[in-house]
Amino acid sequence: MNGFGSAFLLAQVGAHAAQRFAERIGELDLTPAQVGLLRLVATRPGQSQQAIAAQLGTQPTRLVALVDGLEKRGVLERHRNPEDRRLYALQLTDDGRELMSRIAIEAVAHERALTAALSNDERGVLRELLTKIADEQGLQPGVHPGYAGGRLS
Amino acid sequence: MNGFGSAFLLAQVGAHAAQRFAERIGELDLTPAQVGLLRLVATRPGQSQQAIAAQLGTQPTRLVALVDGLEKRGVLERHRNPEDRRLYALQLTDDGRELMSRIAIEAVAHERALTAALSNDERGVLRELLTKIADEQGLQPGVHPGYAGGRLS
DNA sequence: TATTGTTATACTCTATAACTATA
DNA sequence: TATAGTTATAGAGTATAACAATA
Repeated sequence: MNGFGSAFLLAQVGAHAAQRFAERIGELDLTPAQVGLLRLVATRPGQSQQAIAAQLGTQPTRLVALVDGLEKRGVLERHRNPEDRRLYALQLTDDGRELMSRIAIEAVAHERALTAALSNDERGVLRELLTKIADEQGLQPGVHPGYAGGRLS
Repeated sequence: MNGFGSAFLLAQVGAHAAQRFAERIGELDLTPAQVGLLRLVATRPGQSQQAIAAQLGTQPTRLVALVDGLEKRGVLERHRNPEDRRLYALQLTDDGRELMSRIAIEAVAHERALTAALSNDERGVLRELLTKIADEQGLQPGVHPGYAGGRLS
């Protein structure tokens, strides 16, 4: 029992969760920003870099180096859009899809390790409460500021 | 209902909580790092800069500019320790204590706004679950990585 | 010689603005 | 003229190492 409210605990445990996840995917030579990008491309393939930048809440210029690295690594591809040759359509390669499955394995292990103190019922309650907060606060599912890495506006 | 686990939700909601709190204290012309420092000095006055750096999980060199700014502002004071003149003993001024009470007011308002979607009972359950996780994960009460602001190691 | 606090240097990261090509 | 993507420049922020004062 201490004097800290749930808002402080949320920030503290949330930052810890992000750090531990970053360590895990760091073993796959990935950064949180790269995982955020890969996740968006996997969920909705064919989007332009600017569309993805808007969803990540980051600047379009940041995507250039981000996509460069993942493309050089062979997990992501730029395809020119024939209808508008200014746009790229980003898509995963076969290696990219395999990488995503390895990320998913890490995410499951991370989830289990982080909530090791909770029972299955408690895990469900926690997710329910957090979902309520996220909905009321207008947070977009699947994206969080850690992916952007930017400063506070 | 989405496919994201409670670990992801924790990171997402936690980052959102930290951002909103940073916005609030930003209206008091304070950064999260400054608040973390002030909180430690208020809780245990008289500590050296290196002792505080260790608790914040940051480098001692960062504290110089941090303390400089707050001292110039008149909320914090460096007192030489007579027993060991290498050490400073950091203490709040009267203005500093007044500032802390204003921070506390913001913290309460922040808490209420962030958990507006929950009932009082649910708020208690959330705090209980988060405390369980924080204890099991070995997190120190009252300090979180947002105060350090550093990169992942 | 070891330690506290300070300063100086280099490095990383980000944001802003110009530039190329396509429309 | 407007937009997608790229590149270049400058700025903020951090870490590392060297330095002065004290033990």
